[in-house]
Amino acid sequence: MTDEPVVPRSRRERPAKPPLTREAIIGTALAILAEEGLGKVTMRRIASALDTGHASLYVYVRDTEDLHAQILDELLGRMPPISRGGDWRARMHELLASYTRVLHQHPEIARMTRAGHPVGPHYFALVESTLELLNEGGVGDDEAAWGVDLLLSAVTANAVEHGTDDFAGKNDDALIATAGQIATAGTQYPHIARLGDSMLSGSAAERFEWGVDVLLNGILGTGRA
Amino acid sequence: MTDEPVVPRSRRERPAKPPLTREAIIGTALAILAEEGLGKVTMRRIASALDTGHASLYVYVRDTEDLHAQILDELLGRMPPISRGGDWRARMHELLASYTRVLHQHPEIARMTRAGHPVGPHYFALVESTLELLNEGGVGDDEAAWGVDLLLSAVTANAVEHGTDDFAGKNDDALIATAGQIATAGTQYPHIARLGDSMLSGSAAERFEWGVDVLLNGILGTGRA
DNA sequence: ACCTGAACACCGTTCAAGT
DNA sequence: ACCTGAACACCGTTCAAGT
Repeated sequence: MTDEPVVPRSRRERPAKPPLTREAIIGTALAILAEEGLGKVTMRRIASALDTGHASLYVYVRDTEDLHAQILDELLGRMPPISRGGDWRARMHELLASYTRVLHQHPEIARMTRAGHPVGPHYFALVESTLELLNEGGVGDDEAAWGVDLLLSAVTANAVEHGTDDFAGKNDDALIATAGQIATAGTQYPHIARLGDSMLSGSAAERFEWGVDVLLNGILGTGRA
Repeated sequence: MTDEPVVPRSRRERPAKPPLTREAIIGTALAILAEEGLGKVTMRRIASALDTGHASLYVYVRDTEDLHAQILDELLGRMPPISRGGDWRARMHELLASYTRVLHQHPEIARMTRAGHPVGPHYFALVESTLELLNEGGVGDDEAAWGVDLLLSAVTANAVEHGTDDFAGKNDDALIATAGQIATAGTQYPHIARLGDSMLSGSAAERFEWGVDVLLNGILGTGRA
């Protein structure tokens, strides 16, 4: 009812409508992603949050796939820089844990990470850091070249799979359902029945550490033909 | 113009409208998936192919996510049984290559494999087979229990990543774009610049074989704390 | 060059009413 | 119990017209 139209504000104080830029679009998309999930990150939703028409976005973004790719790379840009000094293996664990943390915070976007080969500048930086550490660890060039892909793919898959269960990693519905199936496995799936408890054991962190060591040991111990 | 209304056909010969069942729905979904891609596998599209109303599908399928999960498990059911006899490692390669082949044929559905923990009966069978082979290979129970997840996740990620480039695996657009970026990497990303060629080298099959061996060697050589 | 509104061709899901 | 049509609340993308 009471609108405040009369007093004009200095334009520095409150710009009525910020300019439409790629940065504004991605920033808004990230905010919506964090608050409402990927399902709401649509052209129309972003445009309305920016108080513009949805067709206007196509000046800065080719299509929905491009939008998602840009969001993902922006997210990777938020990774802290790799720490200097210390054991290469420890630093590799640190780097990959940091990458995992980013993906964990946005499980839905992580799912599409490997769709059309992510090629943003920030993903490139992650590849470079991984190669640097493999080199420090004495991994041969050939093995490092193929290993970086294996390592990052496995870590991505792991992050997608375990969603946001940060440390406990035990009490989500899916896991309970799985446990139920395992209990029922009985004679039809003897190995699952026998190892079921062990399959579900351990914290997310423990499993992650072990997985990275498996990859690193495997890469160190398996020459390329 | 010339319709053929008069002669009544025996109902066995040509049932005008097959009964709506879960099987019919999934079968139709698979046909659309194969011919038109996941983007066209919608409730409305399936219903119209089955000559029924789209709301009718909800009797057999909870929602779109459930539909996708059922499609995926059906696809896994098409995997040939694991061959008996022979080296466990060779048979593991065979099993995982077979799994990869299924995912390669449907790259879009593969992308969502690990979304909400696939728990269909056919995925369970795949887990069981993998555990069986790890056991044959002398992998400890604890390592096998965690390793099966690592192995299947990595293979899934690999399949998603490399889409349908069956054997050549060299001449898709994304790879060319990547190669272009690598060439430009220069001093900013020295390791990428140095190893770029090697990163893109090898056939899909060679990379797959090496990756599986890395995992197996790593699992064999890395004890759980 | 950028922005806009309108139009086109779709979606998933729910629900009251039928059989 | 299953099927249906209609309704609701959305989508992405294109394009002619404006500025």
